[in-house]
Parts: sequence; structure tokens; C-alpha cells
Amino acid sequence: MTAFMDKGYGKTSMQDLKKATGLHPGSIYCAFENKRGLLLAALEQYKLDRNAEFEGFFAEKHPVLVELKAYLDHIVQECLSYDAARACLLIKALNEIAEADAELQAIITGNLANWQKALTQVFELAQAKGELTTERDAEHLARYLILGVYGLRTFAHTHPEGDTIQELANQLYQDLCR
Amino acid sequence: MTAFMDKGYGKTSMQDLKKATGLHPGSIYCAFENKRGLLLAALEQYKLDRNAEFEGFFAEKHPVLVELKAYLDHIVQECLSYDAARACLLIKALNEIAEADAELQAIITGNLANWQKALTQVFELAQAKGELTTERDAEHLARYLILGVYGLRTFAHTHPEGDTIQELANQLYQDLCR
DNA sequence: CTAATTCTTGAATGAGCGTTCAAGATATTC
DNA sequence: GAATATCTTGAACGCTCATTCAAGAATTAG
Repeated sequence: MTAFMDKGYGKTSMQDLKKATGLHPGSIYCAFENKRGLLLAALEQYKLDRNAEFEGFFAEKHPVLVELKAYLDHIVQECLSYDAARACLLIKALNEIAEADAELQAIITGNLANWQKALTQVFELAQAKGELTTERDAEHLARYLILGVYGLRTFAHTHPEGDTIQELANQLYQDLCR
Repeated sequence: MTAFMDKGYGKTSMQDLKKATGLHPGSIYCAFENKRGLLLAALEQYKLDRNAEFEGFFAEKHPVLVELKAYLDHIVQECLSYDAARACLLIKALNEIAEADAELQAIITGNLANWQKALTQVFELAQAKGELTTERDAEHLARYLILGVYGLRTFAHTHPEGDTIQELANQLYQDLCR
């Protein structure tokens, strides 16, 4: 999973995967059928990891908006800490191969759609608790947050320095919770 | 240029480039030294095209904010019209190869920095003309707009349907010009 | 302990890639 | 119009890649 996140699918060679998995080519092909199968497995693991992380942040232990801010700040930290190239596996795979592989595209957009649904529920909860006006609907807010996260991730690739990313995230949060 | 935008650098083979340029391999190598040289030339052309387009939109024939809205709507149209995979050459190249090629990274981030500078001037002009409060500074606004455009482009890759993209762009515009 | 089965290994394979270069075509010069 | 210089061509090269598979190791069964 991390190999694909670092180098992307195309540039990760079987030699890289051999190192990353500790398996020899034959074993990889026995277990995952081919390189694409390994990517599918990596995407599955990525989904599990992200879901667990998400539930950790939105455990309803604090006001929803506080949890949301922590979540956003965590994403900022992620953008800043990663060695330049590493990115969200979903986006990296989407940009790289979705066009030529309908099944993969469906899996990726499905995962992203689930993320959006989960965020919608977060905003709905915030509205139900009166932390947020119901002026804009939760789905719209969720989409806008996702837009912002995509933007932050891309921006981070261009700008390793300063706290620009944090400032942008703060502005995004402010616009969402206005 | 369009070949690289459609398939990305890595997946564009010399055969594709032969078709796209009408030149035989030897001629390509004579004129551009190698495949990377052709990418550099494509990036240069992309810059020229984008600059011309930009100046067309911000010719000071209308209120600055009206021009800005038209510019954003144009980007929305671009996101919707492109066949799924085609993307901004700068971002595509940045995601794909910047890590492994410092010179290329410098060129790309340089171009993006120029874009940001130009947008900053647009916001400064709007503020000077009293179309916009000076509450938030122009550079901050420019960065936020860029964040939004990055987000729109990525979002468009996941969501070919509906007018989600246009709605998001409208929200972005509203948050910028609030 | 032997035989049968399953798992592990990594060299071999063929396809596709970017790149080169000598031969042929064309243009220029005197 | 011959000689020289330049441009064009595409087959050939070396390399890397994903993939395969037969031989060897390990495990299980009788």
C-alpha cells in the first residue's frame, strides 16, 4: 500500500513490491493473481485504515465541529509530513489509471462516495445538535469540504514551506462553519 | 501537449508522440533531445496558451469580479467538457514526475507561482476599485481560489454527472467575494 | 521412514519501451 | 550538373518490465 502511495502504480516495479511485501514474484502471483490484484488489495486495506481513522475522529466525544476541526488539522499535518510525492492512494490511482480501467474507477469513486456520505452525516449531526445552521444542506457542505481537502492535498505538492496549508485549512473551516 | 494531457507523461509512448507530432523518432530526438525535452516544450506551450487565455478574461472590460466569475465558470466548463482523464498539464506532470526531477519541479511550481501572482493582482485591483473589502488580503484570496480550482479539477474526475461542479464553483465564488 | 502433496523460489520469457544511427532522400552550393 | 551538406527515415539495440513455471524445499499422510 505504501509502495503504491509513494511511487504510484505504474512506477512501482515488481522488484519494489518484492521488497515491500517480502514475497517472491511467484508467491505474489499465487496470492494476488497479478500486479493489479495487489493494487486492489492495497485499496481495500486503505479503505479499512481510513474508515478506522475516521471513526476515531468522529467518536462524539466532543462537539461535532471541534472534532471536524481536529480532523482537518490532521489532514494538514498529513500534507506537511509526507515526503512530497506521497498522496492519497485513491486520488493517485484515480488520476493514474481510472480512465483505462472501469472496474477500478468504480471501486475508487465508490470509496470516495462513502467518504462523502460519512461527512454528510457528520454535518447533519452538527445541525441536529444546533452547532450549525440548516441554511446550507449537509450534503452541500460535505462536498465543499471534500473539494477543500482535494485542494489542500494538491496545494501541498507545490508548497512544502511555511504554514500556508494550515491557513488555507483554517479559512476552509471558517467558510464551512460560518 | 494534448497527448501528455490525455495520457500523462509515462503512458505516452514514442509511438503516440509520433502520431501526435507527425515526426519520426529521429526527428523528435533531433529537435527536442529526448522525450523529456518534448515535455518541456509542451509545458512552455501550455504556459503561453494559459497566459493568453488569462489575459483574455481579465482585460478590464467589465467589473473585476464579473470577469472573475466568468473565469471560474470557464474552468467549470473545462472540467465538464474534458474526457474524464484530461487534466491541467501542470498538475498532471507535478503528480507524476516532480518528485524525481528537480528541474521539472522548479519549472512547474514556477508557473503555478506566476498564476498565483497574477490572481493576486486581480484581487488587488478589485480591492482598489472598491469591489471587494480589504479585510482579507489579496494574496490570501488568490491562494484560496487556487485551492478551489485544484479541488474542482480533482472532484470533476470523480463525478461526471449533474451540476455539482458548477454549484461548488458558485459556493467558492461566494466565499471569496463575501 | 517413505511417499505424496503443497508451498516457495528465482531464473527465463517475451513484449514494449526510449533511444540511436547509418543509409537514403532532399536541398544547397559552386 | 556534380559535389557537398543537411534533413528524414525507420529498423535495430539494450534495457526494464510483468509474468510464468519447472525445480527444489517443506510439510503432511500413511
